[in-house]
Amino acid sequence: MTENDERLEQERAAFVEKIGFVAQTEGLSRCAGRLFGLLVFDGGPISFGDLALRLGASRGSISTNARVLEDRGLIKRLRLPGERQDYFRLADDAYSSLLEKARHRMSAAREDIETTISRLPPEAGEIGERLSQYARFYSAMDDGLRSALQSIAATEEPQSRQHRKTEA
Amino acid sequence: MTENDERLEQERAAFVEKIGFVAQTEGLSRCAGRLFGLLVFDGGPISFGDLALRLGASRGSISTNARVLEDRGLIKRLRLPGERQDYFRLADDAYSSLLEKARHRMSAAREDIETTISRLPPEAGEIGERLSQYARFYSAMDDGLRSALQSIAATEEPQSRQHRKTEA
DNA sequence: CGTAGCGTTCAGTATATTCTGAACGTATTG
DNA sequence: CAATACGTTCAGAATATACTGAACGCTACG
Repeated sequence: MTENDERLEQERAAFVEKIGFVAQTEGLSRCAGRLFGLLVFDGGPISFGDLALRLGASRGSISTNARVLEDRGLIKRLRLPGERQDYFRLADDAYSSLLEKARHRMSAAREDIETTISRLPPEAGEIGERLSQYARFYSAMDDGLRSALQSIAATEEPQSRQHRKTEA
Repeated sequence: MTENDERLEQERAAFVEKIGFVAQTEGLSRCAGRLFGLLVFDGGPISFGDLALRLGASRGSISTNARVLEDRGLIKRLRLPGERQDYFRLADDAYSSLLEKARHRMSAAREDIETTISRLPPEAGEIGERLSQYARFYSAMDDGLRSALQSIAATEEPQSRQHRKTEA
């Protein structure tokens, strides 16, 4: 039993670090990734103070990074009536939010490129061709992520979706 | 005519900077992004020296970043018989390479998570559930990117694909 | 209404990343 | 074979990014 707990502790630590590393791919800081990783692993509400303690980070870092994750819709902040501390848990639709964010980046890039195309002088045919191909790339990414989003949304929060805005 | 050239010059500069910025999303340095942007815009072979000149970067930077882009399959290096300098052009399958790279990251993340799951002690049911959902997210991303890849590969290098390995 | 616990903010520090420029090896030219 | 032009490499400088810790404001409790 204690042996299992030790094992669990070890895997949790490894996982947290791993996600901390992967997070940099998503444009998050290492600390934000570790925070997210801990909440993926343990799920349930964890208090602000516990986060600082268990991640070995300053309260300033926790504050900043928790807000970033909150703003991106990856975690939820709970302010319980009887409790002084804030609590955090994984958002029900965390992965949908990640995908929506990624899609938005793709769309923005595509639009940027198309704006450039529209500003080209008329004789720049080849350039327009190449830029169009580049725009098509982002378009394809966007489409691909849309289907990923559908696939994930089906498995996330199977109960209902209407709480999303009113919950906070 | 000169007016158009000026316009073109201006749009090129803006585009190069924009891609330099976007590149950080793909895990590239700003300089690599600008280099890529210039080659997307102008396409045709540009010499090593011209790149340094037109991007206002040191030859050391060009060397390092061109190699990175080359290794990722985004650009091609041409060593012309009569020429002292190396030349670079956009790779025919640049966008496919980008997508393959992205897919690989997704697969790797998914496998990492599944490794963690397999190491969990038996009683950690909830944790396994949450990690599985996270793995499913990367799986969906991978699938989405696969369909994007198919879509893009159809428009890229319509002639043939068999030169890819033997060309260099 | 004072006090204590909490989250936020920001200036300063630490760290990681990127760029530069000079030294070097190589190959091509005359 | 000497000279030149080129690309690479790496130590150091410059820059960007992340983290810390203390000061602050706010709220809830006694």
